Amino acid sequence: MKRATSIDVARLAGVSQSTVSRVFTPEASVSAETRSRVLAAAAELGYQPNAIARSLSKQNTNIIGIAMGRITSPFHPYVLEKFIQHLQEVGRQALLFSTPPDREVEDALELIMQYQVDGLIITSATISTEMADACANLGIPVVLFNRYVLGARVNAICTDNVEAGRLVANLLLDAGHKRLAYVQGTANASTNLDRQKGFFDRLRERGATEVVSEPGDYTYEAGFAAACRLLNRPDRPDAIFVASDIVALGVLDAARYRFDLRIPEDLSVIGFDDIPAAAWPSYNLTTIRTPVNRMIEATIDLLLARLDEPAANPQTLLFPGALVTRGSARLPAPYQVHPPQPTFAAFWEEAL
Amino acid sequence: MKRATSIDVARLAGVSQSTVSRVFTPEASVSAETRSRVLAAAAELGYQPNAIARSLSKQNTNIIGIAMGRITSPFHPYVLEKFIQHLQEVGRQALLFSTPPDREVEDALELIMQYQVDGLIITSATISTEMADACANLGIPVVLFNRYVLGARVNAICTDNVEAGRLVANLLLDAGHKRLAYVQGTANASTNLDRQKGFFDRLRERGATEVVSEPGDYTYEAGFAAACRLLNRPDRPDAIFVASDIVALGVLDAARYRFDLRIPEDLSVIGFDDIPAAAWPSYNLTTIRTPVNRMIEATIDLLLARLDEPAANPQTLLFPGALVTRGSARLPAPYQVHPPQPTFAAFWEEAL
DNA sequence: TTGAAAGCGATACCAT
DNA sequence: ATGGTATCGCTTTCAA
Repeated sequence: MKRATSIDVARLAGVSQSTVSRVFTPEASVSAETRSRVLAAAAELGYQPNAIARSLSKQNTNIIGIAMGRITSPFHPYVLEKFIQHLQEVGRQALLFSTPPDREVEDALELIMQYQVDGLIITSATISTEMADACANLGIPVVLFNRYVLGARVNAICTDNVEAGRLVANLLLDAGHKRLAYVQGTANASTNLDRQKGFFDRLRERGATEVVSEPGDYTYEAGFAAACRLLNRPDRPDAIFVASDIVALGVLDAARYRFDLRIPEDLSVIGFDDIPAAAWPSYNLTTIRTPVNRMIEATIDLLLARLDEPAANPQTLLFPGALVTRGSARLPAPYQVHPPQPTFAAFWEEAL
Repeated sequence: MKRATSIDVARLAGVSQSTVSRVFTPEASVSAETRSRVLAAAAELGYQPNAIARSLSKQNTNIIGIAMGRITSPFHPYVLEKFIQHLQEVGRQALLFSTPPDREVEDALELIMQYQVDGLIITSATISTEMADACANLGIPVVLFNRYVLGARVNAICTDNVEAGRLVANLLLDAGHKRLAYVQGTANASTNLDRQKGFFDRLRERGATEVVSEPGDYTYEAGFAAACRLLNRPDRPDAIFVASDIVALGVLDAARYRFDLRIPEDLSVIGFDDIPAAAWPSYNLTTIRTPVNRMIEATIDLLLARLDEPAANPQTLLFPGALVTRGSARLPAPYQVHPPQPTFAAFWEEAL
């Protein structure tokens, strides 16, 4: 039992195939009478226009490719869901590609192109400059999310990681911490490098010398392990800036359950992202919140704009992070008196 | 600058367009000499076969639709990532649809069909019998993940939620708990209903009368709120079975930080899923682990099998859950002596 | 092994 | 407003 085509519908309704096509084209001119006859025939046959054939003839697919590294990283699912919902709202579909950390986005790219996606969103922390340029040369609009590439002609929406790193440095120094450490995320991720750079730059500018950087990864386990190494040192740090919240949770659990440290009396911990779990009473993590929702919307807006005008100049938008004061870090007085921060994940939907 | 087509390549290589097509068809017969000439021309023009055109003429797209309700639910991202990776391995792409809880899968279905997906995976806890039947009648293979529909002719891969609920009932009664409660997930989700049914059925069979069911949702916040209501009752429960781990984390935090209860001395809590956070020392949650990886593979296998033979009889596979003993529940001695359960998320990759 | 030509199921331009 | 027809880029018979 094959699926009905516009020809079948045309035959049944006693009209031409072109007319059937018009009925299913929003702004085409068809008489009310013909339209209803065609729709009746279509309903009877269970006809649905074939999007593949339409794509071929219209030369656009309404499909947006999304290349995402590690969907399981915290807050990636949230971003993905929002992307999809927004795209669906504007009549676009999402072809999703997962790019495992070991393989580059490049492998998937060929495939993505074969499917003639109208545009591409790349959410993968590790992407090379050459890759970015290659994307730009594809002739289809590409927007990088949470990643920017200096010097490359690509559209990008990103948090101002460097500035956020500097902010944390100031905070921890102002509060009188002496032995500072940074726990890394995935080594070559730009988010990780930028946060560390801002943090260390500012520490150096203010003359701090006792700073260590501990290798990690964007996982809870890596945070736990890194904290164990760090807290075993003779010159144990009294403050740790962690590349992301999920990693910071691991750091907190290690500090509390392996080293019996009190937070924040013995150790201050600051994370990055403000994932829902950061607000849970078990963690109560002070962190840097990024305006995810605004960034997501900006990504979609920018992509849609470039869909209309592919030749427009590439644009990079940096969004500032904001401190969310909770209980995991001793901070200078002016910060501590800030209004209490929302608890739980309600803000994922609202406050951002 | 338009993209090169097979005609462009043919012209440059001095062969027919058919020949170019053959070069890009795995088992076609082309002389080595011609092939290399064509490949050279293709490379020069940056030619990539147009998958849309191929789909139209081959009458299959190699695209699998995935309809997922709430991508942000715990362990959905994990499932999604695995699906995509497996599909990519067998040369299939994933067109992803998000089905918000308020809207039914049905809305998306029409769209999915228009894109001529070869098959469909539905991971949405709420789906009606009619819907399931409608899917079956589409003529394209459909596999339900983590959901089955009694009486409908559809393929489904699911945990044996009823049996798991009965297991938990036995456990808690054997340990001598007296006042038992169930904290629900999303009200009309089959996973939720089945877990509750198994739990309550078995409790009744063994003569337990003091059982309450507290409305909830598959979120941390809902668990926190439900626990607050439950623990405020004069006949406060001494054991709670929670519809899923993420909800259970909320229950634990409420019990500890709002009611100052000791876990498991004052209250036993058992969850469901064994998400990574369940193993974190802050929660140390006793739970029911489902063999996710095996279920994912079964889903893909079943789908691929039905792709070959769409007419084969629908199949429903139930996978048993297994108890993971950690510290959040007082359990009868035989259970407590079990070997210590793996810590952290390593098992997500291995043990399943 | 290779080339010519007929689809695949729509869209869109051109007549009427 | 409607019908006829070329077209999109590929696959796949059928001949050569």
